[in-house]
Amino acid sequence: MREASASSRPPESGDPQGDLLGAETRVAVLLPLPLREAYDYRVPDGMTLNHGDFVEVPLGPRRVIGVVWGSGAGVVEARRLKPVVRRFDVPPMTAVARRFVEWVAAYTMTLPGFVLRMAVSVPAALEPPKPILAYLKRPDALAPPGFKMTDARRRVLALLEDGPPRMPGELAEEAGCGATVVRGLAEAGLLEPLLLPPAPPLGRPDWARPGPALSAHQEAAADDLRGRVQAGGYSSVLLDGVTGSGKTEVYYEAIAAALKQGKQALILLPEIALSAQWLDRFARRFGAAPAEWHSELTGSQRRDTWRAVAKGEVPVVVGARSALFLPYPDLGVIIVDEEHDSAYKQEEGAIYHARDMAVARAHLGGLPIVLVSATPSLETKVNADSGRYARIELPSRHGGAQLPEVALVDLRRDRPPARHWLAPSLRKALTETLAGGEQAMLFLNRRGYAPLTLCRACGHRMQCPNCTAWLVEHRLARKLQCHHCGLQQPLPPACPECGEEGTMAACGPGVERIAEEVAALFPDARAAIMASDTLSGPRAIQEMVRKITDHELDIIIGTQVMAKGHHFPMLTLVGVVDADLGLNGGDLRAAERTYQLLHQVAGRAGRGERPGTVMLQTFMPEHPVMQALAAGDRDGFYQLEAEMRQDAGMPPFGRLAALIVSGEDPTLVDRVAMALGRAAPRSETVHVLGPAPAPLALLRGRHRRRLLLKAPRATQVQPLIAEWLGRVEIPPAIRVQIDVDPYSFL
DNA sequence: AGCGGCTCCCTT
DNA sequence: AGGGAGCCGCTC
Repeated sequence: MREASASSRPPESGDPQGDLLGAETRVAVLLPLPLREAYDYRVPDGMTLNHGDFVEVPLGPRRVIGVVWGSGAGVVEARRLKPVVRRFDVPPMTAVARRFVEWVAAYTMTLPGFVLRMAVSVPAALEPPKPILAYLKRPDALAPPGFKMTDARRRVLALLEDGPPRMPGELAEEAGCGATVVRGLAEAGLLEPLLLPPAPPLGRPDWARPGPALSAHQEAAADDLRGRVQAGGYSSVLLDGVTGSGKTEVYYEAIAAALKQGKQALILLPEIALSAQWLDRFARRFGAAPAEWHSELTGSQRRDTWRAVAKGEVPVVVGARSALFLPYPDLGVIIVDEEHDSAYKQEEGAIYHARDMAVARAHLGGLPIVLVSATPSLETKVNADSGRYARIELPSRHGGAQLPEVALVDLRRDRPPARHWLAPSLRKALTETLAGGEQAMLFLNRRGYAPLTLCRACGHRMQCPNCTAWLVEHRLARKLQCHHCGLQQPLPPACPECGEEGTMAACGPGVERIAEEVAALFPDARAAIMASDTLSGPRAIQEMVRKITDHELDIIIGTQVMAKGHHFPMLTLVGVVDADLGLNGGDLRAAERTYQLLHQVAGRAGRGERPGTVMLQTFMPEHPVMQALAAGDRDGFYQLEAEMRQDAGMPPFGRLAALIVSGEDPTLVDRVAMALGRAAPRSETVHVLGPAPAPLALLRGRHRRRLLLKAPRATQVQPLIAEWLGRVEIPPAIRVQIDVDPYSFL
């Protein structure tokens, strides 16, 4: 990622005096739409506007929300300008937040308005919050004639005899009646309606609460971070330590330091929705929950949170990548936990990597950022090695627990029976673990029952009509499903190609199929599947985590949702069903990702007092990734991987950018892709590969071709690409997406 | 993005 | 003539 320039900035709260627009009669307003530039509007008499103000403006026949971006550019003549309709009563977007929007747009080569859309994702939050309707009993009220006093109605009134006013929903629930009963009483004039001020913000995390006792290493690390937060100014640190080394407690101290200064803290997590344990832990440390920001929030939670953040009422936000774009008045520190996680890469719409954008945000805002991982990305590792990032290492495992032993299961010799997937040695280990009253986890990063269904008679394979992908059988749901576009269809009773009946056969395992094998092998064991599609939201995950912690389950079969930072004291065996998955993809980062994932899974075992074992089933035990895992040789792995990337001129030693050309007409897509290929910039150091079919050559009915630009590390690829695209005419039916620093190649 | 306005082609 | 589907181009 490109580095910005200055290393320290003024605090971002409030704009300097010079930012006031004063008597200006026209302003440039950036709209959260894919428009090429900000539009000018007239400031009506009696309205004063500042940079960053949220406003409503007319656009054609409709009204849209926008942000005052600067003084009017003056291209459109004054008499044609439409007036700003109104200014919203929320704090303006800070100068830093605005520069961040522009920086992200320039870096990712998306239109600024499109990036702005992420920052004004909740238009409803701009309106004043609606007061909440609650009811009291009206003491002197008499029932109107003909009003029948039923039991339910009496219960509601009795409830209100004592106690505070309550919302209609609460009343109905407490009285055990429907909403109509409450409404009936209100209509009859027996209840006193009351407008309460909107919900108060969440409790305030208390930085002064004493934290847990820290080890000497932790204390030194915490001290370093506290110092950075107190000093202010940009700096980036890799907080590096094995699973269980107590990294979380350490970065909590950085949060505490920010709160102490009256600033906000942002913690990015790859899958916040899946992390009830993280929230509990935070609440135990600080006595109050942080605000959450992720895709599973309801509309009203989203509105309240956005508004509270904007007003400076939220000291701590924990969120997924989109939390970067919330309107923080004065951010004091950013933490990116599990910084290596590929979930930080946004692959649709504006394509960006949240970790890299977080570094840019810290830079622009002049504040420290802490990247946290037990298995850093090679990018971050190299930045720390070169001194561009500081590094804090937490070497020992906190609390004295042992790192698990990692054993390789050579599937070429230690073969599972036909149509089964667990090797004899893994079966034996499972038997012993269960006999010892301990828990086991089987890990397979593949949802469903079988990844491929084919006809034994004619060899026909069930494929998604819209994507280059097999349909995955989900036996529990009795469906075939495409994991890329979401297409679902029933299992065909006969082969759709040759018409033979009863010939469709499942090929290969998914978690459901492993669960079937486990049930046959250990009929008395309590087993459950844990995958993103069998768990419907954070509550289901929390419940599953509780069941595991309370030892209500003996074997858990799961995908990577369960590889996230949970702590299971009774878990002593982790079996990785297919450790080779991810090494075969021909993907630049396949080895790195596999290493990180397996390391993380390995971290699940033996976190209590009992030491754990991890068994990796593989067909290539001699592969450096497997060898490094088995030997616990982290540095050896990184060094091998770094050498390979350096030799190939690949990131982080070179730069990549991908152009994805897509459209419904494959001929046209090819023609445009070829034209782009011919017009490609080429030099001694800059190369363009392709066009080639993108790894998913057909996705959601769109044909995709990819061109890959490869350049030396110091190259500014954006101007190069802009010029390149300017040389080729792109018909409207064709979309060209730009992916600067592509991460996965799928 | 989202809307009006346009064309084109089918119905009647 | 009427009208709906699909594409184009504009919005300060």
